[in-house]
Amino acid sequence: MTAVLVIEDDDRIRLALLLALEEEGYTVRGAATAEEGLRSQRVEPADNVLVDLMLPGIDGFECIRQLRRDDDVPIVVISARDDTHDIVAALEAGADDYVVKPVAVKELSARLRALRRRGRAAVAAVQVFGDLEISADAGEVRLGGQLLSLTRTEFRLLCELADHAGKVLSRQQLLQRVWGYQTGDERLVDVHVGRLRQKIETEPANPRHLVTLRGLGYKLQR
Amino acid sequence: MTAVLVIEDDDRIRLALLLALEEEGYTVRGAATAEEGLRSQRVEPADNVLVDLMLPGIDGFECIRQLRRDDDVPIVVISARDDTHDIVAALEAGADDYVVKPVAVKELSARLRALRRRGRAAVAAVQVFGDLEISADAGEVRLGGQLLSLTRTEFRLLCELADHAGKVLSRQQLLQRVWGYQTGDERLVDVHVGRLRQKIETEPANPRHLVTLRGLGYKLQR
DNA sequence: GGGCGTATGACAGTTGGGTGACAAAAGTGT
DNA sequence: ACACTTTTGTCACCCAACTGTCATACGCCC
Repeated sequence: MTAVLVIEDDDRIRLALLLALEEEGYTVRGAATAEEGLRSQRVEPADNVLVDLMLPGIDGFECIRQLRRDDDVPIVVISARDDTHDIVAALEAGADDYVVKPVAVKELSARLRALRRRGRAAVAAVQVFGDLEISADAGEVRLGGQLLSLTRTEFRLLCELADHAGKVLSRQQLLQRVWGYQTGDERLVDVHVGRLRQKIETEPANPRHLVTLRGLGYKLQR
Repeated sequence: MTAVLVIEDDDRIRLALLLALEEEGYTVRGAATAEEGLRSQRVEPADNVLVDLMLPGIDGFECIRQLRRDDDVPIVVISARDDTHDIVAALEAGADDYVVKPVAVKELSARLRALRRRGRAAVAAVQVFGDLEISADAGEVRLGGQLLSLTRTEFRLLCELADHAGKVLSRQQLLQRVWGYQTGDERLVDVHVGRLRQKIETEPANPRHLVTLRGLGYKLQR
């Protein structure tokens, strides 16, 4: 069962949303202010949070920031008008998606589903690949619980690959994203991948996570 | 003949893209600003539009919105880094797909084709042909859930066929699209189709997916 | 059955990628 | 500023995997 928290000050809209979401099969709870919403989320975290941007007291942006500080819950913004500035700012504050009022519940529901499916995994605090754990924020990587010491380049490379878990990244793409080179010797990537493998693979000769796709590039998989 | 409009402010990138697309058989036109691009599209609409997100003056998002207002043309976003926010925002603004720089022209071309065929529906990550699953992003192909290991050529060949599911492709066309050869020995295609069949068909002798049309070419079917 | 188009196995040349060595560069502490 | 350590990028070499060609075998269609 999926729980949704709706933070919205307008009673009518909040109630309408809660009823509609309940109808869709969600467990719902509501909050009329950011403070109330944050408290609610701290006490009993929901799986999705909907936040109106225009709130009395602590506003929506700050609310998003605080929610995001504690938690990786998917946040969907409800915005009054579709003002690009507001939306960009909200996404920058850490929101994952937004809908514009008046809210079509079917659409909202679809987005919640999509968000949950897509998951915030890509930007989650700790990414897990079997016995490999990467916590980008803390700058730590563990293999079977054992803390590894990676160089900066290795770490960036790993993060880049982890951010695209399961997708192939070409040497070209890695050169650009990790090194910022527009052009350069692709063999550089090979060497660093090799070094990274020595550290993150229990058996570097046949890697289980950081795999090569001949002619395509590299991929990090679970 | 398919016309593509590229709206990108960086001269080098724009020119490179235009040349590459021309090479692929598209009619191309370029624009360095959103204004110029919008005007061009109004005067002489292209069949696909590529838009960079970072543009001087009117930015990419606004440009997409305005393009979408007048027209149903498929829009592909070119984004510098793959920042989830940017991409979500671009898709919200009305883009249909996106590619991340540095752009692999083959990939781009495939997406354009796919977009045109599917007509503005998002490009599926995984294509399914009965018990055969192709995930281009992950560089993975599965037969009955079992992961196959294809060579680069086999993979490209398969993708090319999959992008034209159900349509016959002549050896000539395949030579050109997969190998980039303007001319060459068509037997080469046979050999690789054969090798591919050994891997993707449960019964290579009478193929169910990758079928030969005597005198015409090959076809991948569901 | 004959002829043409297609499948396939073998082979040699080529390519792509892993790796260790090394020098330059960056970082660190005194 | 200096000496020392760590990290980074380049290079050369090697091997496994892949590619393209060819010869031969097969099978469809008239």
